[in-house]
Amino acid sequence: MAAAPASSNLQVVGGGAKAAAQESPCDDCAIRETSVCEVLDPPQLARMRAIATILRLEPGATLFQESDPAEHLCNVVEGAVKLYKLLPDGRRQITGFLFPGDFLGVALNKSYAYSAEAMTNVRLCRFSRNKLEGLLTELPNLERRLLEVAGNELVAAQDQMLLLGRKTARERLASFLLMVSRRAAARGRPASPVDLPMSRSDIGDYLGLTTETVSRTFTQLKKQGTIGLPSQSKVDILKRAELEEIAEAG
Amino acid sequence: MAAAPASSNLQVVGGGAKAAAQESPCDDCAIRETSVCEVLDPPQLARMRAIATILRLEPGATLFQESDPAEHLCNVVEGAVKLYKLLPDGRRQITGFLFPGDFLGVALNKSYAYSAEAMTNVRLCRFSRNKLEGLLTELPNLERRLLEVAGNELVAAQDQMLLLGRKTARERLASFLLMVSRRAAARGRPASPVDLPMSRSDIGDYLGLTTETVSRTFTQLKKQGTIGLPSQSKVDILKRAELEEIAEAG
DNA sequence: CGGTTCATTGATTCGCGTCAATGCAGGTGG
DNA sequence: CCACCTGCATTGACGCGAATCAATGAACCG
Repeated sequence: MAAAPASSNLQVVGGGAKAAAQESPCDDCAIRETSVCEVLDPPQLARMRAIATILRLEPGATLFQESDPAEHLCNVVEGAVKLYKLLPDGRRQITGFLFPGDFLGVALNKSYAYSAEAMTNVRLCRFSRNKLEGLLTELPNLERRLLEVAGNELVAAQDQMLLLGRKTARERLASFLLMVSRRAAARGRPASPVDLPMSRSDIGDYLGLTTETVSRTFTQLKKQGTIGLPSQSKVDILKRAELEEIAEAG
Repeated sequence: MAAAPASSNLQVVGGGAKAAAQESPCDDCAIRETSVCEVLDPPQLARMRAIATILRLEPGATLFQESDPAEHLCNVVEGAVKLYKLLPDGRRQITGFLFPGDFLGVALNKSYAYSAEAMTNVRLCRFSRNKLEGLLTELPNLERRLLEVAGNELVAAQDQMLLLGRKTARERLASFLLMVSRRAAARGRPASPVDLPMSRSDIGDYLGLTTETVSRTFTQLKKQGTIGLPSQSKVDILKRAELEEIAEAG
């Protein structure tokens, strides 16, 4: 870990607007065109930047825990984050994975409905909820954009309910691989081979399966030639049409 | 069904503002205090009413199908509606139940992400999406309220993912009964006995289970004295604390 | 009062979970 | 540079919870 010796998991590199402007001026922000910021004109963007702080996290670092007061919202600039809920006995459901350009906390609720943890080195652009809510009133296009993002998340959540409630293990994994591939493509990265920054057990907890079942199902799809597994964290989508067929029915 | 004899499943009783004002003037609307309308002051409410149409549906009537262009949004005024998604082979996942005061279509997407069907006689207050989106710009408090509602739905969706991905049949049914009870109470109705307007198979498709499993689990909870089943569609919550314990862990 | 629809109950099956062992890659220190 | 350790992935044997298949029962309706 080059930059700063880890004193805590949550390191603020610089503080406030100045640091943000220094470290990541919006001008050459890699995710500007895909994040919520895309709807802002230059003066509006300046106002967003003024309340933003850049944050770096190491793999495994916790951003916040379920039921913590929701003080911050963020844009993921780089890296990958997982969101999850726990039952008292430790069972876990991962409710989402965030990649660069994704927005964390659209719900605008008083407290977080899930915990969030960095899966890789992560760079975030963070806003205080209060300040952002204040800005919303003055930037109606941003508010409209948040509503749009919330709508997209709702649609994704409903797809996930269908997956969790009614799909088989094969169908779940196929759907998952296609989702990751599509989202990679949306960020301008190759749709295949797909990079999986999460462990098998994370995938299981996202799909409502066990590690073992995920692993077995990977092997099965590989044996039938639908996918290739060049490494543990890479998946070649060899027959996309077949994968889509599996994802949608049997 | 006093007002109009049923000629089709989808009956518009009167058209436009006048009819709406006649049949259900917002002044004595039963759900005004709990629906999205609660944030509107009288002049704003008048503008909402001006774009509203009252609609009545019979049990089993389809409001719209998944992937239809999303032309309308509605408030449920009376009755109960189910939302669901289908897989090509007919497997179904119910993604939500709507009761009076609930808003249908917060997502504001171009097309519906699910089908919607009336479970009982239903009264709706319907808005054209275009007109409502136009109004949003002029009623920022309404837009903020929609964002809030969308946030609540996201939280509920995440809870449902935890349920579908990680809970046992017992835990699912317990969670379901508590949810219905809580929502009834929020509308000022008794928290017990709870009224279930949906069939066992609807409950199954909501919880990711079969009819048979739902039925067996009802019987089991009844045998152990946690609930009572005075009729098919009524559930007495005899030991709420016990039900809550079951819902949250084992 | 017979027919239809839905809920319940029972017998059996099966997909996935559980438990357990082995394999494999990356990191560390001798 | 290699032996070892550690954490993760894979594979196998077995069991269980819920699905499936099938029959019966209960409520509603014309």
